Amino acid sequence: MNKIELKSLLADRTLGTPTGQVVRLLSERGALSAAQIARLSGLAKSTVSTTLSDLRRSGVVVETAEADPARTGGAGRPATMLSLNPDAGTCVGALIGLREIQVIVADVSHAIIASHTEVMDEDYSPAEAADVIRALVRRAYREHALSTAGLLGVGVAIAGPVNPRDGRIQRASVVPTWAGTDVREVFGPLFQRPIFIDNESNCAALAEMMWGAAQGHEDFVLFKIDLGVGGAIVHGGRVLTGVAGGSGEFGHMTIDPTGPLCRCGNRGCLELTASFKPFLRLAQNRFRRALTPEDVIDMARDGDVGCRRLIIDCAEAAGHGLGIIGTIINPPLVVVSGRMVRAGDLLLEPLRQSFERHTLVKNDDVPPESRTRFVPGRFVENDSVLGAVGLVLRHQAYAPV
Amino acid sequence: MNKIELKSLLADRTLGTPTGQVVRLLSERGALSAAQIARLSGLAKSTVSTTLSDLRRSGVVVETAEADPARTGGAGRPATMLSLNPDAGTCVGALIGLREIQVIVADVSHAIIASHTEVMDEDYSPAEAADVIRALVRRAYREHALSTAGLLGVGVAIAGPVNPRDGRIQRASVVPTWAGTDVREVFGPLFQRPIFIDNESNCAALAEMMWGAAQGHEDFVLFKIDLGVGGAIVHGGRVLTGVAGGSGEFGHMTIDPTGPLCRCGNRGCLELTASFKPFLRLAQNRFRRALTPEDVIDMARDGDVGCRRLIIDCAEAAGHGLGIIGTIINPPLVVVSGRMVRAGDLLLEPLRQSFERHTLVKNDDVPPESRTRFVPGRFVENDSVLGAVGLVLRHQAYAPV
DNA sequence: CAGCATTAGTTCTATGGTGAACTTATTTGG
DNA sequence: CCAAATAAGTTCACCATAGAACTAATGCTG
Repeated sequence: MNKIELKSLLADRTLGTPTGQVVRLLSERGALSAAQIARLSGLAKSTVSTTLSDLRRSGVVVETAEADPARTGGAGRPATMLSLNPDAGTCVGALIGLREIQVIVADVSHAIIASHTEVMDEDYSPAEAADVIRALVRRAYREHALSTAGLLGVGVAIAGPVNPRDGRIQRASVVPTWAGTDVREVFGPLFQRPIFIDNESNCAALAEMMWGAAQGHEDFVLFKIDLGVGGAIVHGGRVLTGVAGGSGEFGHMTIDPTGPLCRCGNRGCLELTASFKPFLRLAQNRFRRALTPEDVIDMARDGDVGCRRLIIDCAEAAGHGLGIIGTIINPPLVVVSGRMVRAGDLLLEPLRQSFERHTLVKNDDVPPESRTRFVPGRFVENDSVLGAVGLVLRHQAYAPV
Repeated sequence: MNKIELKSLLADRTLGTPTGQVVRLLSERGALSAAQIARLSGLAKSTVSTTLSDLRRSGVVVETAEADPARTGGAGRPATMLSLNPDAGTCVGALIGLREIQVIVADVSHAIIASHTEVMDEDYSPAEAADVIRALVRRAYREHALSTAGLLGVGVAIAGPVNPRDGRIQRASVVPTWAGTDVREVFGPLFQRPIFIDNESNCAALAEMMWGAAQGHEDFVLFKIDLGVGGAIVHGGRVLTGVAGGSGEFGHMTIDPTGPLCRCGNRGCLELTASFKPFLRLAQNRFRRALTPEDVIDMARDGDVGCRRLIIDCAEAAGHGLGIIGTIINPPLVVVSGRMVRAGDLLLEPLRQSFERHTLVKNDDVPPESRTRFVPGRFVENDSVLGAVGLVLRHQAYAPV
């Protein structure tokens, strides 16, 4: 029998085979029992059994003490929980943000080993990014006494549309200096490992689906309210990319064709009213000092009517956009994320109301199971980097080096 | 060997098996050669070969004279074209429209055997619809001396959202008298055959995908400009239904939250400016006589500047809506359908321009293969009924009786 | 017109995955 | 405390599917 290697098991072509499916499930969900794997994958118990015995023999899969949270007590033989061998490999996730670069190192059993962030000057170049990422990754591996030999792959989340065909950054990108860049060319020499690239929001959706608020959901919409407004559409467990990687750009829906100019070159984009950029500007005018979104949210919590109104106005605008999404897609679930969700129900309640007012199918008109549910996202700061790790684990997205 | 029956082959559970796949491909695409089936399905040539010899022996599949349009001339052994045995069964497709009921009878090899339309009073009841459909189907079978014993299933397209869970018509439906109706209860006793139900626009998308302008495309958006504005989103070959069956309701995107009231109960819907309802009203004011959309299109063709402008205004409004869809979904293909496309480039050109102005990813910024293509739909009058037949052939959509 | 290139379709065999029947390990209840 | 109930996990025979090697039927080229 050939020795089974995790590296090749995470490769694209093995994804369809039972062995690939089992490894993928373990890498996505952490610890599982053989019975759970069979149920989740739809494979026969027997297939899972033989597959796992091979994987255990070659050391890719190990037993863990971790108990099954779904099955406490009850009759029957207790399950033996299995997970991927944490020593079998590590993944790097990187976020190329507008003003920051984040890097995390995670093992294949999901644990985050290290996490580093570096603030960047606006309009930094791909070369600068490569330097920073190299340094951050090196530091992370050194600090935790890890060997980079175990590196399975690198996932890159990027703030802007990525061409799903070739992994290049689109000219229409919101990161103008990166336009046309082939990310694999920049990072390939750094790692000599498969590199996976996707849009920041798509990665965030992947993170929420694999580990967060959308766990177990195959269909949902991620709606992110932060400095900008963005998101992603997930259908059948797959993130919609769009022909040009431009899907899910909720912030740039043309709300008012005669409205003010947006940085994207169009007029009256949703982002101009539904992000917290205008919101912060107004709050700073009112209090005559620099404020963070968190400051405004805190003041609103403490009862400041002005700050409350700003949040409500933002929710009203966002609800209009989400209402349109509801009318077009009618998703079962909307995961609301971005720093704005820290306002909690102060945001979510008026958002739901505004959505309800603007969307076609009203909640009262349909049975409860046909309603669009709203939940806050689980991750706020690091959703995209986490999703970048998810890219490696799922081996989605674009061609390896 | 068990006798192979087409009825059971079109059943859901056999869809995954090679035999099921082969039958499905033949039912969707009409005549194909064994080699084509292997290529399209991804199955091995050998598997297709053995499967087909079984199917031929049991009379489900027959040879046809029809030549392969894709392969004229060239070297190599000529293909023997196969199709489902037209005598093996018939399908009924029905459209429950706002003011009309359409019924077609088709054989499994795609040929339309009969087609009938009956104009109805507005707000007709389900019972009246059942009577009309029963009469139309009976007439069709009698006129063509067919036995209803060969009826494989009935597909119903309906003008309004259908709950994907149970096949019931939503209360939010645009057909108010039908709210809450379980279509299978109404038509089940009529036919004693599996009944499949879906929204009119979703059926239209299926028709364009199976036989029309979107053949071979797994991802596209159907945008229909008629009396109302509607459409459907297709991803990975599956039509998005939405939790409440409300997806693809492009006509009811809230364009102007303070605009005029729409029949749906919201304000400023796209339909109010982008359908040809307002358009006809203005043209009739201008010419002081009753006009059909075709009249206006003809006059525009003949050079009437007023009529041209009306078409351009409609395209402008529709382009705004499509631009939003482009920003959200970024589809590779938009199939524009509905009676409005009869205007041809008079509509499509300004529509493309308006789309380009309102959408995020501009055509000039991306390579040609990443652009959103616009094509007119192939079917105008009978897309939905055709799609209803498609429902039966694909055995999609909601639970049989 | 012979031989080669090209494409279609068939046959046979190795094998991977399934389902049924089995063993193993635990709780529950009389 | 033992048997029944329940669930996890294993073993093995069977069969559907893929792949390779084959035959068949056509056009092209010199």
